[in-house]
Amino acid sequence: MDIKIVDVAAKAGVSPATVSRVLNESSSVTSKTKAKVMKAIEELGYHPNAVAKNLRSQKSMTIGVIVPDINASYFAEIIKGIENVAYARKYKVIICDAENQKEKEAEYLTLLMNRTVDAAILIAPLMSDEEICQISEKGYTLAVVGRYIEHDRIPCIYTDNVKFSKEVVQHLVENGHRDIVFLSGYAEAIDSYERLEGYLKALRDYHIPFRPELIENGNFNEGGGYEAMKRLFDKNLHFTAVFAANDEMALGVYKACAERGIAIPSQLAVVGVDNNRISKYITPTLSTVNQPKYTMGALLVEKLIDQMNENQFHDKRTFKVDSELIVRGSSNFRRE
Amino acid sequence: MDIKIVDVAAKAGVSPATVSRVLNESSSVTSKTKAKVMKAIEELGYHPNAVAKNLRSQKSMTIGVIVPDINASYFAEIIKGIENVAYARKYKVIICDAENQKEKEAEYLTLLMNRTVDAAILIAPLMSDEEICQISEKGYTLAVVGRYIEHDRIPCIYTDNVKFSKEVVQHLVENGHRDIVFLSGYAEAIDSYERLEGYLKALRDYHIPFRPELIENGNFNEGGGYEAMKRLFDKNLHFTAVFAANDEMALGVYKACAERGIAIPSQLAVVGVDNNRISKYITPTLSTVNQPKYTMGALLVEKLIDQMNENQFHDKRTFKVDSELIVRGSSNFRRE
DNA sequence: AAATAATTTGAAATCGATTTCAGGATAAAT
DNA sequence: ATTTATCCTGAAATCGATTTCAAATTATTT
Repeated sequence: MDIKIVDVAAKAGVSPATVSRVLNESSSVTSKTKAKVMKAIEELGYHPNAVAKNLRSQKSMTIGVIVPDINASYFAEIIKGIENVAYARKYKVIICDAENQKEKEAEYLTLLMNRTVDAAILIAPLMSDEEICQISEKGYTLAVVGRYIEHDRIPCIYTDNVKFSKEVVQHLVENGHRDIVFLSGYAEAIDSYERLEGYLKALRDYHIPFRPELIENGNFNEGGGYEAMKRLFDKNLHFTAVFAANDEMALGVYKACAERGIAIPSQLAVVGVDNNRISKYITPTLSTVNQPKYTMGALLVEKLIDQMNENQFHDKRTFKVDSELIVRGSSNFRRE
Repeated sequence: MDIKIVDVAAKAGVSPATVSRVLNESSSVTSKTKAKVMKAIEELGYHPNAVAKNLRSQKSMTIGVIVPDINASYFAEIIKGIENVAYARKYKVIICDAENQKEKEAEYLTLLMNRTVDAAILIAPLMSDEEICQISEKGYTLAVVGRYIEHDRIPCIYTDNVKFSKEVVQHLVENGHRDIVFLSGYAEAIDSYERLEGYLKALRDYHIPFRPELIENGNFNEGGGYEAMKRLFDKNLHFTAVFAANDEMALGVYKACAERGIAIPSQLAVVGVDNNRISKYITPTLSTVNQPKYTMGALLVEKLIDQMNENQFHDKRTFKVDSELIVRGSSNFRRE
C-alpha cells in the first residue's frame, strides 16, 4: 500500500517516468524494459495513486450522478442507462444520494465539482435553473436529466409532460369521465406545473369546464396522495377519476379508496405516472405513463461524453423524449 | 474555475499557507488577515481543488459504497443508513453500482481504493472472502454488510439467516404444513446456504422427513422463482407451502400460481424474505422476513468511522442482528 | 564507417493544495 | 526597559503521479 512509483522504478532499475509510460502506454518503451517494470509492479503489488494521477492529468475518467432519492426506482433505471454507456466509454460512475434535501444536493455537487469528477449529471435536480447555470458558468461540466435547461453548455433530456398528460385525460374522457381529479406533486416542481398544464389543455379540447376544487396537492409521495384523497372525499365533491402526477400518489389513492370501500375502477378510475414496479403488482393493476428512463440516461451521457471529448458544443443539445400511456386495470372500464 | 490558492493569496496580500489556514481553520489567524482572505475568496469565487487537497492530506472524508444492484430496494435502505450516519460525522458517501457483475465490482473497488475514498463498504459482495481479505491486507480500509468476514480489521454486519429461516418453517408447520418447498437463491451465495440450513434444522426439530425434491433453485430473482415453480408443478409433487429465500422469487411463485389457478394461501402458502416494498401491495399480501436494513447500514458505518478515527481495532468487530417474521395474507391460513 | 534520423530513457518541472519549521511581531513577565 | 513566552505568518518541502525537454541510445542511410 505504501509502494509508490519511485519504489517500482528503483526495483526495476528505471526512472519513474518510464514506469508511468508502461502504466499508461503513453509512449513506446522497449519490450525488455516493459517486462522489467511489469515484473517489479507485480512483485511489489503496486497500485497507482489515483489522486496523484488525477491531480497531474487534470482528469478522472469519472462521472458523478446526483439523485434526489436513491430509493425511487424511477431514478435507478436512469442510472443504469448512464452507467452502461459510460462504462462502455471507459468512464466510471459514482452516485450521490441527496435524500430530497436541497442542501445535501448542493454539498454533493460541490464535492463532485471540486475536480473529483470530470462531469456531473443532475437527475431531477432540486436546485433552480439559475443555480445550475451559475455553476456551469464557473467552468464545470454539467448535464441534467428530467428538466429543460436554457444554457448552451448544459445537455439535457426530459419528457414532454404536457403531451402525455393530455393523453391521460383524453383516455379518461373517452371512457366516459368528465369530473377528473388532478393530484399534483409539490408546486415548485416544473413537472407538476407541466402535467397540470396538459390536464387543463385536454379539458379545454373537450370543452369540459375546469373545476379548480378538483386540483389537490400530494407532494409526489404516497402519504401526500392519501391525505389529498381524504380531503377530497370529506368535501363530498363529485368526481369519477383521478389523475395522479405519479404512481406513488396513486398508491395513496388506492389506500384511501380501500378505507372508504370505493371500488377501483368501477367507482373511481385511477391513472398514475412513472410505471413504478409496484404498479404492475397492485390490484387492480395501475394504469400509468411509462417514460423511457433507461434511454434518457443512456442518451444524455452519450452526448455528454461526446461533448467532453470534442471539447466543443454541438447544435443538438436538448432532447425531448416521448412517454407512453399504459392502460391497466385501474382505468380500463367504460363508464356509461 | 482556474483560480488557485496562490491567486487568492496574491489578491489578499498573504501567503498560500495563510489562505490554507483560514480555509481549514487549522491554526489561528488574525481576524484582520482572515477578513482579507475571505474577501479575496469571495471576490474571486475560489473553490479549493479537492484532488490536490486529498493528495496532500492523504484523506478525502469520503466513504465509497459498492452495491450489487442499485435497483434493489433492499440495498437502498442500507445505503440510507450509511449515508445518514456518515453525513452526521462529516463524511460524504459515494455509491457505485456493480450491476451484479463481479468484474464491475472489482473495478469499482479498485477505483475507490486507489485513494479516492478513505474506506469502502461492500454490500452483499460478489467476490469471495479471500479476495476481500487480500485487499484488506494491502492496507485498504474495508467493511462488509450482509456477510460474516473472518478478518480482524474488517467490521461486518449480517443477519442470522439460520434463525429466521427456522422461524419461517416453524410458522408454516404450526399452520399445518409438512410439505414445504424451499426456493433457494444461487448456490454460491452464503445466504442461500444458511437459509437452507435453517429450513433443514426446523424440519429436524419437528421430525419431518426431508424431501430433497422439494428444494429448487431460483437465483434470487422473479424469473427464477417462476421457472422453479413451473418445474415443481410439472413434476406433480405434493406440497402445500413455499418458502422463497427472497421476496423477488416469491413474486415469481405468485405468477406461476396465477397461471395454474392455484389460490394463495388456501391451496399454497407462500413466505418470502426481505420485506420488499411490493410485498405489502401485492394480493394477497406477502408474508416475509424483515431485516433491519437501515440499522445495519447505520451501525456498520458508525463502527467503521470509529475505527478509522481511533486508528485501532476494537474487540467488537462483527455484528449479528436479528430479523423478524411478518405474517401477512399469503400464509395466514390454518390448514386442517 | 560516418552521418543522420528515429527511438528510448531520465532529470526535473508540474498539478494545487497542506504542513513543517523558523523567523518576526506582539504580549506578558521581570 | 529588557527578557521571555506566545502568537502569526511565510518560505519551502511535500503528497505521488504525469509530462516536457534534452540526452543517450539504437536504427537507418549514405
